[in-house]
Amino acid sequence: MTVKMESIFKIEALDKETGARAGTVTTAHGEIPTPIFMPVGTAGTVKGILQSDLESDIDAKIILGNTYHLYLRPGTGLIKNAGGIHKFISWNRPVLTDSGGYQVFSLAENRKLTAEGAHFKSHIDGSKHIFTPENTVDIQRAIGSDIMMVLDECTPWPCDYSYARKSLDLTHQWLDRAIVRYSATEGMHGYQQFLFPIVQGSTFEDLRKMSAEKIASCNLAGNAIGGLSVGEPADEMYRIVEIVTAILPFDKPRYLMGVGTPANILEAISMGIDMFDCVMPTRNGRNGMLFTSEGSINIRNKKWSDDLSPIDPDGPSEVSTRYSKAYLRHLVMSGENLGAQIASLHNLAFYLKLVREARKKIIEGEFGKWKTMMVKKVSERL
RNA sequence: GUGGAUGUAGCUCAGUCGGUUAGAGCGUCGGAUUGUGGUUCCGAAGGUCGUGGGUUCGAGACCCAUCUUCCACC
Repeated sequence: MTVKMESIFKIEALDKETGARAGTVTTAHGEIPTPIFMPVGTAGTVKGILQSDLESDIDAKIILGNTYHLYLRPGTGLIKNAGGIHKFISWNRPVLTDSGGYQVFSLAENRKLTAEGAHFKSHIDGSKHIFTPENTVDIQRAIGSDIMMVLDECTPWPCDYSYARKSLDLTHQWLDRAIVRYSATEGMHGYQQFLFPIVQGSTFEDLRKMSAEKIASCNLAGNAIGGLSVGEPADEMYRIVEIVTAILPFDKPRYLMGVGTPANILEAISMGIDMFDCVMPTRNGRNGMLFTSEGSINIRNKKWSDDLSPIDPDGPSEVSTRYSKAYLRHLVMSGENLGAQIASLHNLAFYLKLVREARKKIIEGEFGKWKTMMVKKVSERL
């Protein structure tokens, strides 16, 4: 299945020693400079963060929403009636929605896959539902995300070859059906939406190549790599990313789903990945893990109890220099909501600053050296 | 003074008819977390069972004494 698709991506700079690129993705709700990190806002909220802070302090250029969660609660109808997700949550910048493919994987006990789609039970009330390639496009049309994802199966790791092969066939069949529905419909809130397909194939080189070629042939506006960062060693992930990026179209944005640590992101940028999302800055932040310019810290450790120095002197966020480690530790240890909020704000700002700097270094032609230095720094454990 | 109650981990408390290496929650300490079912999960440290005797094969538990704290009554 191939569609005619105008380009939404412009490459502005290439790093000579690596495959890193700096570009711009254009959507109805604004331009996204790449490489970019997209904060995860599963249920129409980046947990603990005001939209105003996402805009001004963190300067997030695009956030994620999740079809699975939004469909179950508050329900597709309400979001449609509100005029789409942007109006509903008061966020005027781009939104990408995941299709629910990952939930099909993470809610494995409650699901059954058939050729038709993914049958699952709601984690909220146990009610039965089915996601199909078609209805997940319809739901995302109603939600009004700028970038929609196709329904896929994210295989677990480890995964035996025969299962991965079978799963990949299903994912590819679903892809064709999603494109048919996508081509037959249009944005219902007065602007254009784009659909990204997803490369699968577990950690098998031939399956990944096959999948990447299939995805490339679809000629959609951008392409994603899924099924990674599910427990495999980082080297395995990098190996697969290199295999896949060699095949995916050069002139379209590449989105590595669910990745990752700051070091993962820097390495993947050097392999030509443009877009990332991950729960790590928010989830780990809520649990007291801070990413700083000097390395990561567990703010709950006693050694920070009397440390009145700033959370991160490098100050990616306003909160990073305003509040001390000792105060943040006190808040986190006390279970205060503000602790989770400050940690999430800081971590997200750290991630966004990291990709902004990466972009700057790519444009300045100094990415390679900088990346090596930064990977070392951010991998430190303080 | 008399009577009653109480004493077990840092805190609040379980601990059956006397029976294996005395437990829990909270707290403390450490770890995990990768397209969010996460205020989550995992692990560790921490005890002379107030003290001293006694009974018993065996006592946190039963008996005696003593101390602590609390209550009631003189």
